[in-house]
Amino acid sequence: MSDKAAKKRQYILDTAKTVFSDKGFKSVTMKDIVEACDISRGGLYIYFDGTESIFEEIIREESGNAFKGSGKSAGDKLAFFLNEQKKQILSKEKSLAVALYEYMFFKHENGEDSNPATDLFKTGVLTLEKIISEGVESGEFYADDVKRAALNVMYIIEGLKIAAETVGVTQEDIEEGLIFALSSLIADE
Amino acid sequence: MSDKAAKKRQYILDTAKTVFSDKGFKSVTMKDIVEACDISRGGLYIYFDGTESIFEEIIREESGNAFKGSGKSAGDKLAFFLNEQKKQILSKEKSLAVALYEYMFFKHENGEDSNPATDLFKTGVLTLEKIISEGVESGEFYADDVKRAALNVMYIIEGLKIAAETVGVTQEDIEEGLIFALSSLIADE
Amino acid sequence: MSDKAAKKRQYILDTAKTVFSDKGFKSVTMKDIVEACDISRGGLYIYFDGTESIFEEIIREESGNAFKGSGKSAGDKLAFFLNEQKKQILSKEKSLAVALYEYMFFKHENGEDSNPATDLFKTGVLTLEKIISEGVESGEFYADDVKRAALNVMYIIEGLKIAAETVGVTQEDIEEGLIFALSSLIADE
Amino acid sequence: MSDKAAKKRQYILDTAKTVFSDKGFKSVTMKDIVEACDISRGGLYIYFDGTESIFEEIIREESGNAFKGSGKSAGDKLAFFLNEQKKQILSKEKSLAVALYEYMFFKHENGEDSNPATDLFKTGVLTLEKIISEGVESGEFYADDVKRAALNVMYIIEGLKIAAETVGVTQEDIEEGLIFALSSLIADE
DNA sequence: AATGAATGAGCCTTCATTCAT
DNA sequence: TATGAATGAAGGCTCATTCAT
Repeated sequence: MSDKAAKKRQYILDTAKTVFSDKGFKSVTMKDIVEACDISRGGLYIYFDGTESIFEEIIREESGNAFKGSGKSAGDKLAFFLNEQKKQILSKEKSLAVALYEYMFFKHENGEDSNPATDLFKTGVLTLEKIISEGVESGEFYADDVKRAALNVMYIIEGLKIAAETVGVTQEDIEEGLIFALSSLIADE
Repeated sequence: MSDKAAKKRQYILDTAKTVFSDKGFKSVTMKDIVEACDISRGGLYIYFDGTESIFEEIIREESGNAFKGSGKSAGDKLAFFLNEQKKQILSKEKSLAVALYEYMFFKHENGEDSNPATDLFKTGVLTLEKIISEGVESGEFYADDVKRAALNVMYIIEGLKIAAETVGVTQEDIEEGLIFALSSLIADE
Repeated sequence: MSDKAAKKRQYILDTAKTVFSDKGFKSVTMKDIVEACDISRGGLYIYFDGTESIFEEIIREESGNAFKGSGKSAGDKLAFFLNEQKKQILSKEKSLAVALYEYMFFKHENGEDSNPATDLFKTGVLTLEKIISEGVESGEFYADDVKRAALNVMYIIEGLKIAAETVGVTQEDIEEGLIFALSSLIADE
Repeated sequence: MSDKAAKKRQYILDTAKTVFSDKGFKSVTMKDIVEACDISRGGLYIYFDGTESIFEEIIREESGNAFKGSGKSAGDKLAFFLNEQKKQILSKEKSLAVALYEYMFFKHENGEDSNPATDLFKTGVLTLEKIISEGVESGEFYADDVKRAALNVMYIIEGLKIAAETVGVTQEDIEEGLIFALSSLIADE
């Protein structure tokens, strides 16, 4: 039973994720999710309170999957990290990016600056920090202030992401942007 | 008469701007604006079709004011430009940034990648291009590809803006981010 | 002044007539008429109370023009009368027919069975009566009960009119219908 | 469940029918129906899209009931048919006639000449055709062109109906009108 | 657990009508 | 006379949320 329930819960989350990918965060209604899942209105409320809690759970899940490192040298790891970002930005299937931003705006307006979505950002920065500091130790990278370097790289990534969802970006835009992000880590050595 | 009407129209735009600053784009209703302006429901429709057109007019106005250059050397101009961005990002009074992003998401989802808000982005890039190429000519800056350099700087600015509206940024974050943006223009000299 | 006013009044009536022809009676708003006439909202109220009184005045005018006899023998007159009806029914330019029916429904619902529009019907019947009784006297027509004969012809005309505005009629439908209407007047002699 | 829903749906249709009978088609609002049914605004939308679809369903139902033949000879059948029409026209309880006309005007204006209401007219003509051709075969009626004869009878009926809803008719008007309609079928034998 | 009917609030939009100028 | 801004009522539609079954 509880097993069956867990499966249904997961099914709802998976289905809802596509809805949020399609429509962002704000315009998704419980009705949208009910229809996408083909369950009853009341049924959805058994598992979730509202769109906000559904979305938060989706993000928490995402966080688990994100930034799975790979590679031996710090350089490899960074290349992998950036390549993942690139793939995500270019991905034809709509991503959760818009929904994430909308959700964060929503929370930020209400003064809540810590939430599952900001955690995702912070995790990204931490991941970068680790990679960079590893690279600095191994002599692959140069950085005065690792934290700062990680943040700066992240700003570019965010800038690219937001541009992708608003003005549009080409593959070249992304590649050149990421090279630029890297440049400071290797150029000034 | 028409003069009075123009004043009222402007009053509505000014008032609506504060509403959009407070609530973003998507959650602003005609009712919100009606109440903020203390006019009747029908009265607002005399001047505007809906929130979208009101917002677009606000953005067009904003565009006029944005990026007013100043300074003699290219370096001065760039410093001024970046400082303006910094002030905007730090500004305590809520800015239109969130509303702008939400509006652009909305348009982007509908496949409309050219709108008053993306124009604002593009104008920013063009302004940067002009300043940078001027600096390159005068020897103040170094840049292989001016267009690319301008875009990269813009990505950082956007990254900072979005971070400011989601995870929050400190003044130092902004300053260091902007210095990073500049670094490529001056480092390789 | 009063002359100028009369002209404007007439201009409004003429313009409004096209509006009623296009949209019927019920869905015409004061706004529609204001826009068609290109005058101010307030301006229209100087001359008329509302759509109802405008329409009634138009109908009264119509009544004056309708059923202008012509022809020497009763047969000629009847032929002319029926031909006018035929032309009206076939007329590509939308007629007032729908507006008239809607107006009459509206009045009938309110228990007012005498109004400018029903007068038009009654005038039609009277005209027919006159023609038929003239024909009976001259031996051209045969009719037991002139009033009844006139009414019956009128029912067919109304039936054709309403069919024209609902299910559609062909020119042949009209011609055969009118011949049928005539048949009783000449066949049984 | 679905059974209960079907009952409610039917209840709404029945109640709405009285509303349309009272007020015609155009001036009936969803609010009117909501109030007549004593349900909530949203509740009505569970079952129907808008007044148009409610009305269309009512008409489709009506169509099922209409023109149920009866009688042995063609003459009997025709007498029955015409008597039904007469009863309908005379009926004290307001009929759907006005609503039907308004609905057809509305559709006709939009170029849609085929709809549940025009079907009702066409079914009437077909029914008449069948009866008449049966009568012609049995020698009870005379008709050169059965289709035409049926149409002509229908025009008179429509003329009587519309007169009943506008200028008013007496029982005698109807009877004499229907006799007139019949006359051509039997006079020339 | 699950269903889906029901409610009611909330926003949208259009007009008739008034009124200061 | 004439203008057109302003108001407020009216009707449309959609949803979050509840609840009897």
